[in-house]
Amino acid sequence: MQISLALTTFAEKKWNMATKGQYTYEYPHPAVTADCIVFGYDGKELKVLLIKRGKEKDASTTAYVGEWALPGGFLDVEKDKTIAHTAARELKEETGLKLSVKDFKEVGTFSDINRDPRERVITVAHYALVKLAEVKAATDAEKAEWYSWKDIPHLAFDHDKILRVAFSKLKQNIHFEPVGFELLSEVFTLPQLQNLYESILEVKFDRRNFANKMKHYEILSEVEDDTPRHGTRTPIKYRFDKDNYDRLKSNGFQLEF
Amino acid sequence: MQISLALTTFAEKKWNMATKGQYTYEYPHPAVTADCIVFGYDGKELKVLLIKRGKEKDASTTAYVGEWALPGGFLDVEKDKTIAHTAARELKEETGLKLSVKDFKEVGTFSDINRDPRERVITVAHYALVKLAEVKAATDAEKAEWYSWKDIPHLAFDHDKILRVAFSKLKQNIHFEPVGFELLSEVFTLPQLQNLYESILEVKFDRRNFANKMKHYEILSEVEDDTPRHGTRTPIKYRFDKDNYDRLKSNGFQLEF
DNA sequence: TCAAAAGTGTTCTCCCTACACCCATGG
DNA sequence: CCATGGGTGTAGGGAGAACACTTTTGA
Repeated sequence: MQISLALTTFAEKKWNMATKGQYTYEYPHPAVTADCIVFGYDGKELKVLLIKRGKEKDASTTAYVGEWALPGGFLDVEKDKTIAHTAARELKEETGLKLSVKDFKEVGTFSDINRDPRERVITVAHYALVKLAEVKAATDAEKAEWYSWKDIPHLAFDHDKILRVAFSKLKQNIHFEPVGFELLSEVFTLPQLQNLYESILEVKFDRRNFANKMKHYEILSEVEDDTPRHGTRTPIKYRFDKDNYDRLKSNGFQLEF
Repeated sequence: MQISLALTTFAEKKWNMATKGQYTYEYPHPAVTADCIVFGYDGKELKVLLIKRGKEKDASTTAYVGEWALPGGFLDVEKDKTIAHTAARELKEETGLKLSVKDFKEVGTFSDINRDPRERVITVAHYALVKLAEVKAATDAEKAEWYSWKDIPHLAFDHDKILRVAFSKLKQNIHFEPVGFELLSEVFTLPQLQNLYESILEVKFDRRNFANKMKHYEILSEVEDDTPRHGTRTPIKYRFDKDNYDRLKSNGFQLEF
C-alpha cells in the first residue's frame, strides 16, 4: 500500500515537477528517513537483515542501485505518527517482516551533509532484535537476506557506519536489556546463551562462571525434556523465567559481564 | 548572521509565499530542528539553560510565545554539516554560549506528528555539559537563564519530555563518561564531586565509601592550598589527574556507582 | 555552646575469577 | 578410541557496604 504510493511519487516525478508545484516551503527542508538494523540469532551466529537496492524502483531516481543496504525509507509526513512508525512500515514493505513500533530502539541520527547524493537526507537509525527461527519464514527472500555478522558486504550510503554504531549500541544495551529474551528462541541451551553474549560483547567467558552467574540471577528455568538425558553431551534446555526477570528489572538491576 | 537570515525569512513569509515558490519538493518534507539541553553545575545544584520564546521573532509565526523552552532551531540544509552543527550554531545565536560541535551528545529524536502546531517538525535533542562558573559570563542574560534542576518551569512544545529523556541519558552516561571533568570547575572539593554524582544519580552515598572509591581510582590529585588547613571544616581542594584518567579510560574502565 | 560540615579506617560479606575432572557421544 | 562438547564445585582475593568519632567553624 505504502509501496505503491512511493512508487507512484517516484515515477511521476518529472511531470509532477513541471505541472504541479506540490509541496513548497519558504526555506529548504531535508528529507527524513528511518533505517532499520534487524539483528537475529540462529543459535550459532548473530545475523543482520539486508536488502538489495533498486530492484523495483526507477533506477534514474535511486542511488546505489544493486548494492546491499539497510532496510528503510522516507518518513510519511502526513501518516507516520513517529519516526519509529516509519521504520516499522518500511521494514514491512521492504522485507515482509512485521514488527511492533516498540520493538525498535533508536540508534541515532545520521545527518552528514553529503551522505545522500540526491538531496539532503537525514536518517534516524533504529535497531530491533528478533528470534530468527520464528521470523525467517516471514521475511521475503526475494528482497531481503540474512547476513552473518562476520560476513557483511559493503553497504550503500553510510550504512556501514550506521551498522557499526548500531552494533555498539546493542553492545551497550546488553547490560540493561533482556537481550536473551528477544534474540533466542523460547527454548534454548546455556551454550547458546553464552555464545550469544560472546558474539555481542566480543569476548570469551569461562563456561562454569557463566553458568554460575546465570543461575545466580534465577531467571532461567529448566525445561523438562521428554527424553531423559543420559550423558551431558546433549545440553539442558531452558526457558526464561519472565516473572523473576521482571521482578529483578523493576528493582533496577543490571546484568554485569 | 544566521539570526538575521532567519528573521528575514520569517518576516518575509507572507509575500514570499505569494511571489516566490521558493523550495519545492515532489513529496512533503518535515522541518528539522536541533534542541540543546545544556547542563551546568555550580558546586551546589545541577542547572539547565533555558530561553524565553518569541521575544524577538514575529509572534504570528512563532508558537508558544513567552514560554520557556530549550534553546534550538532549524537545520540549515545548505550550511550545517551535521545536525550537531545546528545545535552548536543555534545555541550560540540564542544564548551567546559558544560550544564545540563535539561537546554535544545526542539524546534522541522526537518526532510526534503533532509536537509542533505549525507544521511537522522533527527535532534531534543534544545535551552538553559545561563548567557553570566559566561560562556564566558568556551567556546572554537578556535571552537565557540558568534554572536549577529542581525548579524547572513548564516548557513549550514537548520540551518537558525532551528534558526528562536528556537527564536520563546523562544518568546512564555517567557510568562511562568523565562527567566530573566536564561539569566541575578545575579545582573542586570532594563534597562537591559527591554532591554532583548524587544530584545526577538521585541517590545518597556514604561519605567515607565515596572518598575511598575515588581515591582508589587515583584520578584526583590534591591542590596544595596557600592557606594551611587548621581543622577539617574547610574541605581539601582537588583537581582531576587527566593522565591517569585517560590511562584508565583507554583500558576500558567503567565508573561504578 | 551547639549544630553542621568534613576528614578518616576497619571489618565483613559477597561476588567475580581462576581452575580440573568426568561423562557421553559421534566420527 | 579419541576428540569434542557439556555439565559441575571450590577456594581465594578484592571491592563494595556498613559503620563512629574527632575537629572546627559559624550561628
